[in-house]
Amino acid sequence: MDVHARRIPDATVARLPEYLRILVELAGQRIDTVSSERLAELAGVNAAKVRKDLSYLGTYGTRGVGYDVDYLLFQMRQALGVTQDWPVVVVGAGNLGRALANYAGFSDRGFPLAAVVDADEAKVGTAVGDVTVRPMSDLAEVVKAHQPVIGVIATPGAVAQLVADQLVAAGVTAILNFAPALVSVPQNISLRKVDLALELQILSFYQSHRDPGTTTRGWP
Amino acid sequence: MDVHARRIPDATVARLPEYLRILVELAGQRIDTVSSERLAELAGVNAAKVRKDLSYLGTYGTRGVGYDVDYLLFQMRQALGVTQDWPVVVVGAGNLGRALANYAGFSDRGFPLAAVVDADEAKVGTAVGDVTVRPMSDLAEVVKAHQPVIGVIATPGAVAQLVADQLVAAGVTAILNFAPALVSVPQNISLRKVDLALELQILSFYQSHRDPGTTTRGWP
DNA sequence: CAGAGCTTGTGCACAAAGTCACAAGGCCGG
DNA sequence: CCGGCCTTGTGACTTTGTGCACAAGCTCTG
Repeated sequence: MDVHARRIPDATVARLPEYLRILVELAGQRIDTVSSERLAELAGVNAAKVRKDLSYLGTYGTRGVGYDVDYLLFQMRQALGVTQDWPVVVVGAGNLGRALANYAGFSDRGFPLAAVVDADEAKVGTAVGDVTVRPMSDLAEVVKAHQPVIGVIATPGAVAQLVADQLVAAGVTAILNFAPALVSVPQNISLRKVDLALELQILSFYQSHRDPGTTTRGWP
Repeated sequence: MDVHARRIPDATVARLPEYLRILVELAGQRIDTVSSERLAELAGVNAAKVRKDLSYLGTYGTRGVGYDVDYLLFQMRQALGVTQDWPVVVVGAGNLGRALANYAGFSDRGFPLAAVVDADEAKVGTAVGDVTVRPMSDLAEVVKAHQPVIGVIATPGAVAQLVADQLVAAGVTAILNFAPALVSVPQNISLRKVDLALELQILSFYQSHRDPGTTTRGWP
């Protein structure tokens, strides 16, 4: 396989996990071949886009036939780097942190929970699903034991930057931030942000601007 | 300026809530004026982009001075349609659903919890934070009582489409889907998707591809 | 009241992403 | 084993988003 793969566009990267999810589903249904058209339908995108996206991974399709589900699945996992599990450390044992820790969707898809840590002494020692909340001081140790680890920030926004710094110091190189705050990290650390209220506000925007005549908002 | 406001680009819409969050913070600190430069720094983007984004809302800045925080805050809320609260109905009282229902970040930012419903008889009647889980059959009633409502899908992927259909039938016009599945809704319904595992996979990709020399992952 | 000093608002050029349309090429039936 | 049928892979083009650079315009000082 050509190792020097073209750089994959960000927009494509963001879609790959979706394709992966669909391929897993198809494989589970014992479907062994899929066309870009079908894949596009399942992913809710354009067929040409699917083909272009997949072509960044290499030439894995067969003209006139489609893509071999198992083979594509393998290549996709390879590309995404999810051939092995990535343990996750959740920082913050509040409502969100506990939910994320319990959320089966993580471990099911290759992201087992390594630990939950919290700065609040009162929370340390309490149970969260299968694990017990550990003190922040255990962070470095946990990270070392499971490297490579993904850090998940589930704290109030005010301490998000502090937590991020501690994660980086502990050796975490990928961080998913759920706190509503901007955090900055060194260049070589991967960082993504998910802000739940922000998503609702985006919905609110489109709802308020959708076809002013039919809005349910402000009924007489 | 022109009342029939130009259509606001999607990329800009996605950034507005972030500006809103920052403006709220600034207002809380009794800061009454902010420059595009400062705002850009706080939002982690380019200053020119901030000015262009804000200019879509109208001409609210003062050259040589900057933007009046309170006034911009008001206009921003207006633009986003968050001048009033948007009640939220969470469907699914599993781990994720319960967490979202308890998550203070929603109600704090104008999205109070109207109800939690679940199809599982065993969960109906149990407490989730301040509310009690209600049966799916109450959905239409809840929606009618709080219109307009945002529906949040926090169920397994397998039933996401079914739930979406029920939400639409009950009169919900905006849906936030946390289930790992594609759901389709009529044109006039706003829909957004958040897939937590998907975010981790994106991180995994960038981690696997970041500067091969420094990867902690064991790549040959 | 003029001029210096900022900061906005925007035209323009460029980059990224998305779409279309079609040639290339594998598969199968006759 | 050849010709028709399919579906991929991709070049060309369109649309959307980004960033620079600078004129416009407000404020304050002398």
